This record gives sequence, structure tokens and C-alpha cells, in this order.
Amino acid sequence: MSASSSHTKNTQRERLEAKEQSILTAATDVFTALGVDGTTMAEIARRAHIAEGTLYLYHKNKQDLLAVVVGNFWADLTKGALIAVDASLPVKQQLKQLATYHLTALIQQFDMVGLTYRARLRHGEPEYQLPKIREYVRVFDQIIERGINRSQLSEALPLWQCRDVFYGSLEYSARTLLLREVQFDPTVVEQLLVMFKPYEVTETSVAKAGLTNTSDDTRLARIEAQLSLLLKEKEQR
Amino acid sequence: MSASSSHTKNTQRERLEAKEQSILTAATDVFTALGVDGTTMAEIARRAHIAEGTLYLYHKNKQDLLAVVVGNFWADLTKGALIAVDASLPVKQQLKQLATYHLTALIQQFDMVGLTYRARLRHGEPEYQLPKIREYVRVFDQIIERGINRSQLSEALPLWQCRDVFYGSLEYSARTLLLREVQFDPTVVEQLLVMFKPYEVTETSVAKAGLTNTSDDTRLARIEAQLSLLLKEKEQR
Amino acid sequence: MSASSSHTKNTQRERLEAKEQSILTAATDVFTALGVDGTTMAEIARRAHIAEGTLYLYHKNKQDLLAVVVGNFWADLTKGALIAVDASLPVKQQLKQLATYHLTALIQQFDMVGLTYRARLRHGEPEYQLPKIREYVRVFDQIIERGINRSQLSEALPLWQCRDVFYGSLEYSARTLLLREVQFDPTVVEQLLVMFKPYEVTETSVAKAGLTNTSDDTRLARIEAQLSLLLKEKEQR
Amino acid sequence: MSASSSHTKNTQRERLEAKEQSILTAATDVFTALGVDGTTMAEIARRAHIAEGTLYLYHKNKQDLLAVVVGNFWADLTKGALIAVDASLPVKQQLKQLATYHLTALIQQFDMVGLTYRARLRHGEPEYQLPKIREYVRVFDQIIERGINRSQLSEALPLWQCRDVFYGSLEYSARTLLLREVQFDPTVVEQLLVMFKPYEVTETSVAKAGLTNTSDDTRLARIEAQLSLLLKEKEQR
DNA sequence: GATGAATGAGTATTCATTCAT
DNA sequence: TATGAATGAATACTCATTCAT
Repeated sequence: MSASSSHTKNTQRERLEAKEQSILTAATDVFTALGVDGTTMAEIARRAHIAEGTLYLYHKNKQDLLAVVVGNFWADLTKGALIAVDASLPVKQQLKQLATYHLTALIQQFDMVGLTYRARLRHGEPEYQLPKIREYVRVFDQIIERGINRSQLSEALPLWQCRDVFYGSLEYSARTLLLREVQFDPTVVEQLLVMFKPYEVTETSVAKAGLTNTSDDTRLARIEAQLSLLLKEKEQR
Repeated sequence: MSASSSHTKNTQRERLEAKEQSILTAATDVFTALGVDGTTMAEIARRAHIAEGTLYLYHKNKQDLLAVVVGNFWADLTKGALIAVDASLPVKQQLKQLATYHLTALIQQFDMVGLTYRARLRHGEPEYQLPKIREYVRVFDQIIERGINRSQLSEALPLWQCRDVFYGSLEYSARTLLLREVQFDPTVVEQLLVMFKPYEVTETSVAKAGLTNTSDDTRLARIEAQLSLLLKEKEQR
Repeated sequence: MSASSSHTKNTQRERLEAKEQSILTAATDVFTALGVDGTTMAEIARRAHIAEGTLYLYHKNKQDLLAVVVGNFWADLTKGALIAVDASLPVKQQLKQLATYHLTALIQQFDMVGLTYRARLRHGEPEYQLPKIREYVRVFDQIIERGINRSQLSEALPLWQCRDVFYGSLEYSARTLLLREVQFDPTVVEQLLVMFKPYEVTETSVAKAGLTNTSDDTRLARIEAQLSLLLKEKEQR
Repeated sequence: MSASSSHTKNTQRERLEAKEQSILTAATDVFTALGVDGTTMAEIARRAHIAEGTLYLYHKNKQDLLAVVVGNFWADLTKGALIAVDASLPVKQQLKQLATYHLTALIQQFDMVGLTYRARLRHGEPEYQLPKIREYVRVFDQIIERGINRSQLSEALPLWQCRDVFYGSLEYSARTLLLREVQFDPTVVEQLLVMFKPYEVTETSVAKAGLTNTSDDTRLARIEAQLSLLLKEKEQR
């Protein structure tokens, strides 16, 4: 009987999970296709082949359902990013992989960006950054950490500024690319990677340390960046 | 009589413009405070001290009113930017001024960014880039053009990629700064300006034009000298 | 359990039907009392003791609700007409019964005629003849058919013209009678039946079949005899 | 000065009348094209090239304007009818002319019938028969009167019943003809005229009075009609 | 857990009418 | 007379949420 019960339980759990899944799939489809305002709980229920009331057994309300949908999107994005990035490669390669992945994904599912804006903010709270987004954003941080650990990146790299530039640029670019009805443009990624030049510590540059024989633009750039920063500080006084 | 008539006309026009203005002020306040969904036409009318029906004499519907509010925001932003940027300074300075202005403005009125997303979507079109935003964005382009004309920037600069990085980074940064409840952080601007380094045409590089494109020890040495100087100055404080 | 379930189902169905009925009763009352424009969905809901939203579970919108109300009126009229007309009587009697019934009913519920005009117009189509009205109108046709089958009416009778005269006259008469605040006037029916005289196939005319189609003195004489007889009877009173 | 003033007055009166006319034309067009509910005072004003407020200098409100439009329609119909009917012809011919005219006019402007229903009834009053309609209806009565005066119609003719049959049948026929998208059908008129057979007093029948030689269907019909009436009365007891 | 009927608060929009010029 | 800007009442309809079964 315990076996039977466990079996039943198992089946039931599976059923519940399947139902939960079909709800989320339906909700994602509808939110994406019709927008937050265009979406009705009735339509989601219809597509999930369940009753309207049942939705409320799984999700407190529409806003929460949206939050889960959005959260799942970013969670899935995280999974995909971890796969897309090959940690064994040089950090610069990894950054390129992440940038490419991110840009491509956003372009393909840009609706989700809009939904993300709507999913935050219960009015009153200034903005509620979803934990799943934080996790996704950390993928970038991990690459940087890795780079520093492996001495491929300078410790001087201002992490969060670079992170904002990275994600900010790519999201904005995705938007403008879509406006131009372009699917993907590698130059966006190229341009973005220039930002990291000053902080790259290539084996060559390490090996070449002390040498001045060949041009080392990277080194030069890094120095110039530091210089520039100092000059700015000076100006501010 | 023509004077009297013209005076009347004038008064009339002024009254209408005052009313239009009070509507826009009220609408901006309410949209900003309560969000698009939280805003009712009744509340806007109440705050503008007019009847609900009167709103529709000035604006076709709620969506259009929102669009005008948002459009005005960006138009004002453009005006402010043109003032904030001193075209006589070196381009790099101008970019810094624009970046600082943009970041500060966004932080202070970040609600308008959310409203902007809501104002864009006309149903059917994926996203409708408001003309006023285009105008604002052009401020950046003008600086770049100026820089190229004055030979302060390389013609090789990939305009629209840089533009996307510029605005994308700043908007994203504004969001994260607000999350951290920080009002403004100059390092964001500094970091952003690094991006333009490769395209700067310094006197040095001009002088070097025609010289070997191999490593220039002299250059490195000079820069390192400056750097060490600055670092010393810094330590003294 | 099947019994219990069936009982529950039954109760449920009964409840729904009762609710549907109360909605229709309320709607009929309000439309009749206040006219189409004077009627609000809120008032109908109030009188039916249900929530406003519930109305829309049963009827798509106000126009459709009106159409159902009007349709029911004509359907009920049809039922009543079938009862009022005794198919075993001579056709002329049946026509008299129908005319009397129709005129009486219209006078008592003339508001429904006005509602019928309003229910007809679907925008675009010039006029939409409700199916229920068609059914009602067919009651007349059936009597005529019966009459022809039983050789009480000539096949030469122009069906639809007579039908239009029949219903057109009665409706118009109902209106004028109401204007004069008269409840019912049998002479209206009498006058109308004159129309069918030329198409009656009396025994006499059957007997005459094959005889000369010139004036039949016998016939005239007989009729005049009857007439004088009747006039005498009348005088006696 | 009195001349000048009178001249001005004259011009002004003409202007006013022209304006009044353009208002009515515009109103008629709009009411006809868009229906009562679809019509806005603004649209009428626009088409009449006047300001909205001006409408209220000429007509108390929308309902009254509609009443005037409808009244004018029937007044015009009356004028047309008086022209269409040749009073010198035999009454039967005149009735045929009136019937033909009426049917044709209704078919061409059936929208006005719908407007007429809406123009009556200020809610509360049972129904307000517009004076202009009464005038129009009198055209029929006049023909009958003429017929009786000229001994072409029997005095026994029940005037108002016949009138109701006449107009009721034609209006109803117009509606059904339009439903069948037929423009005009002379058989409708023919059928209607049968009704008057029993009451016709032709010269022949007068001359033939006392004779029984030839068939006189008319006479026969008349007698039968009287008979039938008497029989009915008998039955009612 | 599942259902789906019932709820009823919530609001953008229209337009006849008014009235200050 | 004429204007047309301003009014504000008036309402059909939607849909997230609940709850009796």
C-alpha cells in the first residue's frame, strides 16, 4: 500500500507538475503574444486546458503569474548562458560568447524584456529586481572573476561599471537592431569588447613585460585609461 | 478695434495655452506618481481644474496624452542637453558633459523611462520610436560629427554602435544606481568614456602620423612619466 | 451517486434556467417601460437580482438581449396564435380568429412593436427580419394553405400580398386604436376580411362550376333573401 | 433709412431662411444616413457650415430637430401626393395613383419611416401623432369624400377602417418589398384596390339598377359584404 | 484539488447642451 | 445673432478574483 500510495503520489506529483508547466507555457505564450494588458486569465486557462479558478491554486494572482513567467525566462537564459560560454577558453572569448548569446536571445525574445519591466514594481516599492535576473547577471561576473583568477584580466577592472555597460549596451542594441529589423550584427559585439581592452592581460603582454620592442596597444590602452581616470579626478577639483 | 480684437485673440490664445499647459503638468504628475494603469483621466482633469470632457478637446485619448507627455519630456531633455554641452570644448569634454547630464536627468526622473516604454507601443507595430527621442539621440551624433570635423575623433568611429553603448549603458546604470539608492556616480561616466579612447586623435598621434606603426617607446615613456607624476600628486592628498 | 449527481445537475440546470428566465422577465419589463434608450443594463440586473456582469454571461450585449426579448415575444405570440385558431373551423373563421387575436395582442403589448423595430437593425443590413417573426407570420400562410387544400379558398389568392395587407392593416389599426384610446374594435377585423371575399370558394360557387359565368339571378335572389331576413332580425332587437 | 432697414431686414430674413434650410437639409441627410443614434449635433452643424451652438438658436434640441425633419418629410409627401393625384379622374383611378405614389415614396425613403417612429413619443405621452402626418393621411380621406360626393363610392364605406388598411398595407408592403430588394410591385396596389370593390358605385351599376341580366360582381360583392357584417354581429351574440 | 458561475468594482469616452464673448 | 470652448452626466462592458459545489 505504501508502494501504491507512493506510486499514486508520484503520479499525482507528476500530474501537478505537468499542469504547472502547461500553465506557465500558456501564460508565456499569451503574455508574449498579447502583452500584459491584452492577456486575460481566462485565455491563459483556456490554453492550459484548465478552469480559471485553478490558476489561482497555482498562482496568487495575475501579477505573480507574470513574475513567475519572467523569472523563468531569466532562469532559462542563465542555463543557456552557462552552456553557451566555454569556461576553458580565454576570457575574451568567453565574453564574446556571452555577448553574442545575450544579444541573440534578446533579439529573439525581446517581448520578454517588456514583460520584465512590467513584472517588477508593485507600485510603491521603487523597483523590485527579480532574483532570477540577478543570477543571470552573475554569469558575467563569474567570467570576470575567472579572468582575474587566471590573470587574463586586470584586477583594476571596475566590475559593476563594466557590467552595466555590457548589459546596458546589448539591451539597447537589441532594441535598435529590431527597429531596423536586423536579426543580428556581430559588430555590436566587437565594439563592446573594445571596452575590455585596457584590462586584458594577455600572456604576450606578461611575457613582454619590460619589453618595448613591439607595439603593445593593449598595454598602452590600459595605461592611458588609468591616466585618463586620474586626469578626470584632477579636473573635478 | 483691431487692437482690441487682437488683444482678445491674444488673451484667448494665452488662456488656451495655459490650459494646455496645466493639462500636461497634471498629466505628467499623475502618470509619474501613479503609473499608466493607476492614472485615470478623471484625476488628471481634477488636477488640471477642468472637466473630464475638456481633456478630449486637447488630446484624442489617454494613450495620446501619454505620448505627448513623454514626447515633451524628451524634448525638454534635448533642450537641457544643448545647454549642458559646451560645443567649444574638446569633444571628449562634451561627451562627458552629455553623459553626466543624461545620467543625472535619468536618475532624477527615471519614472519617465518606464512611461516611455508604455508610450511607444502602438498596437501592431512592434515598437514606435518617438520622434522626440530621435531628436534627443541626435545630440550625441552631433558631438561626434563635431569631433570628426575638428579632427578630434577618428572617422573610423562606428557611430551607431557607440551611440547604443552610450545611451544603453547610461540608462542601465541609472537603473542600477537607483536600485542602490545612489544619486550619481561619476565613475560610470569615466568608465563609459574609455570606449572612445581608441578613436581619439591626440596631437601625439597626429605628430606620429607617418611614423612607424610599431611600438613607440618614446610615447610609452612619456605617458608613463605623466602617470607617475599624477600618481604622486594623488598620494599627496 | 449517479442519481445524486443527476439530481445536482438537475438542480443546477433548473437554477440556470430560472436565472435566465428572471433576466428575460426583467429585461422585458424594463425595455417595455423605459424604452431601449431609457433602459440600462444596471437596472435590468437590479430587477433580476443578479450582478451586472452576470448579464453578460447570458447575453453578449444589450442589443442581443433586446433581440432575445423581442424574439421571445414573437415566439409566444406564435404559440398563442396556434391555440387561438381552431383549424377545424372554416378558413374564414380561422382568419377572423387570427386577426382578432393579433389585433388584441398588439393593442395590449404595442410597446413590443416599437422594440421590434429597434431589434431589427444590425448596422449595415437595412433591416433584419427576425426568424421568430417569420415563424409567426407563417401562421397566416398555414391557414391559407389549409383553406386551399380544403377548397375553401381559391388557388388564385395572391399569398404574400394578402399577408402584407393582413398584418400591415392590423398593425396600423392597432396604432390608431391606441391613439384613440380604444381597446379593441371588431369592425377592423370585419373590414379586413372583406379582402378575402373574392377568393372564397363557397358551395354555391362550386355548384355553379361548369354553369354559365354570367350573372346568376338565383344566387343574387338567395342572398337578398338572407339579407332581408337578417335585417328583420336586427330590427327586432 | 426705413428703406435701408427694410432692405437689410429682407436680406437678413433671406439669410436666415437659407440657414434654416441648410440646417434642415443637413439634418435630414445625417439622420437618414446614420440613424438617430448615429447622428450628432456636431455633424449636422458641420454639414450646415454653422457652429454647433447656432443649431440651438433654430431648434430647441435634437429631438425637436428630428421632429421638424420628419414633419417636413410628411409635408413634402403631402405636396407630392396632391400633385400625383388627378382629382378629375374617377375615384378608383385616384386611389390607385395615391397608392402607387405612397408605395413608391416609402420604398425610396424608407429610412424616414424609422425616423418617424423615433420622432413621436416623448416618453410618457403614449404617442404623439405629428400634425403633418395627419395632413398627409387626409389626402386619402379627401379622395373618398370626393368619391362619395360624386356618387362613385358608397356612403357605406367605413372610412377610417379603410384608411388604416390602405396605409397599413402599403407601409408593410414597402418594408417587405425592400427586404426582397424589389423596387416596386404593381400587384400590391392592385390587390389593395380590391378592397374598395364593394363600395364602388359605377355609372354602369347605377344604370343597371334593377337589372339582373348581366353579372354584376360589384353589386354582389357589396351585398355580400353587408351580409357578412350582419352575420358577424349575429355571431357575437 | 478542480471547477466555472457569479461577482461588481472600475473607467474611458461621447455628446447634447450651455454660455461667456 | 453667432460662436465653439467647456461641460459633466451617463453607461456599457471587462475581467481579475472568489467561493459554493
